[in-house]
Amino acid sequence: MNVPERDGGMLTERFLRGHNDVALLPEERAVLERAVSEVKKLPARTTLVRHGDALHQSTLLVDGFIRRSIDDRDGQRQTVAVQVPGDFVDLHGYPLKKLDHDVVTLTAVRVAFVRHTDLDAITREHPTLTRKLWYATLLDAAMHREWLFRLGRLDAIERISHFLSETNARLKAIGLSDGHRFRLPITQTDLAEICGLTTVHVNRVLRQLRDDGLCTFKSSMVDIADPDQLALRGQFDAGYLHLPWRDEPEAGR
Amino acid sequence: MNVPERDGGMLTERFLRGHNDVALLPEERAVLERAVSEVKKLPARTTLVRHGDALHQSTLLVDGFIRRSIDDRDGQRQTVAVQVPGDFVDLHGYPLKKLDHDVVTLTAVRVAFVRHTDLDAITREHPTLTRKLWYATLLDAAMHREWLFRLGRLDAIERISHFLSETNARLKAIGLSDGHRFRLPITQTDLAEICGLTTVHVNRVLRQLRDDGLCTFKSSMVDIADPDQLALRGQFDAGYLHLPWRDEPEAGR
DNA sequence: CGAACGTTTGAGATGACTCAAGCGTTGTGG
DNA sequence: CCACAACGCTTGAGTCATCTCAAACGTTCG
Repeated sequence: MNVPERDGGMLTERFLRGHNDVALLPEERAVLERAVSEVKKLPARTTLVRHGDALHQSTLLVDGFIRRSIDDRDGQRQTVAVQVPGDFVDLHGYPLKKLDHDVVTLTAVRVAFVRHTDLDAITREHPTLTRKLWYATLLDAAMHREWLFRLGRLDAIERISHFLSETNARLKAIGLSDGHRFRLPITQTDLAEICGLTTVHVNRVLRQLRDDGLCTFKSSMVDIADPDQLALRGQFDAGYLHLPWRDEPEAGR
Repeated sequence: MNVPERDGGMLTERFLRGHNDVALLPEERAVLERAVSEVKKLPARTTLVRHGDALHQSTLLVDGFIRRSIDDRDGQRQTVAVQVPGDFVDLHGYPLKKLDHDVVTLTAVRVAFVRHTDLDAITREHPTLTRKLWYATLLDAAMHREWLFRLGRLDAIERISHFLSETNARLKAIGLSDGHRFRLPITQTDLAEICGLTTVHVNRVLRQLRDDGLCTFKSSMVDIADPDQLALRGQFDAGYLHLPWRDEPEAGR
């Protein structure tokens, strides 16, 4: 195994950060760091994995944003997940051996690869670390379910409010949002593909959110005036993210 | 551990059936069977798990249908998964320790419970079986993603065609569909909650499917005249189910 | 400076929704 | 065994959220 370039800081630093009940032990983190076989920088809009490809490694996102998406036969696209730094992007591909969707960078990224053979060794030798990796994939699944709720039951303004609230919470957990403002370098078309809307309608909804004083989305920055208000608008309840704050279920949903 | 009643056949018989690459070895199946602490029959419309509950066991569905769903603050409901016999309904709750959704029987069911402490033992002592359990939860996640595509990008008639095609494929794998006809004892309201539509509209779409000669849904029986045609209508491609037939990715999506 | 890309706005079309009512089926208790 | 209540299915009429098509404008980058 070659020694990957590592410019400062640990690669896995943000992996499961904020998830206190499954925080990695120092030795587990060391095991994972050692399992990284390669580190790469890639430009925006690069396809990492195409659906159906046979996979032999999994990708940890160190910096930048990645989307996972499904295209229909007419080229319409539905994004099924947005990955932020610290996410193990295609760990699903380890037990499944192939993906049902594409993995594409939204921005320039830094990624770390872990070979499946090294994951095999981890599952043999480190049952608790294995359960934490499993947990990470199930967090993804929990987000999928919340997205299903979003697409199935919320209208356009609620969907966007919900997505921005979720992204704010996730980025806050890894130190990339102060709770009100964060960088999100994606286009309105990306937002449309996430929320199951057209670009035109996303544009109108963003104007309404601006007019209502709820939040602004301009030059890749999201500004949320009142996060609680926005969350209310989007029926967002952070429980499913399993983050430390506001984690007790309440009366409502 | 008490000896659970087992009226004929193995409880785990249908678990991962049809998933040849991860078929359970006889000894793994025995381990899983022995891990069952209790078997229960429950009537239709029984809530097994409420969102936020602390979980100490997971549920294997032996017979019947179960839904997993999220309710919004006005009581609107989005079903995020339908479980069929052989599914490990809330295995997600094992690493996560609580669920973000409700688990409710759609029909009368027979379920088998496995305590989390016994799953702990399995993860310690049986790494390959553990990976297969992990795999089972990731199949769920793959279905979640396909459902996201369905809700985000398909219109009403396509959504229902897609759902019925998916259900046909899943039931065929466990011997509950002959490829054209199967029992699906749910209401049009259930279908609406699955497809993100209203009951009224589901009714109209079902009539159109009938008029178009694609399929009928009457007295809990689904009859698909031409499965390929229906799949085409719903942009359904079984790849994401990881079943043995029609598993090669093709030119389209 | 021009091309490519992303954002914004308008006008008109439409798929799905809401509200409302009638009908069919099933199960239950008098 | 009939009557009625509860539930699910069906249909109609009118409304509305979102889409489609089209065009103009702003920004970035080579």
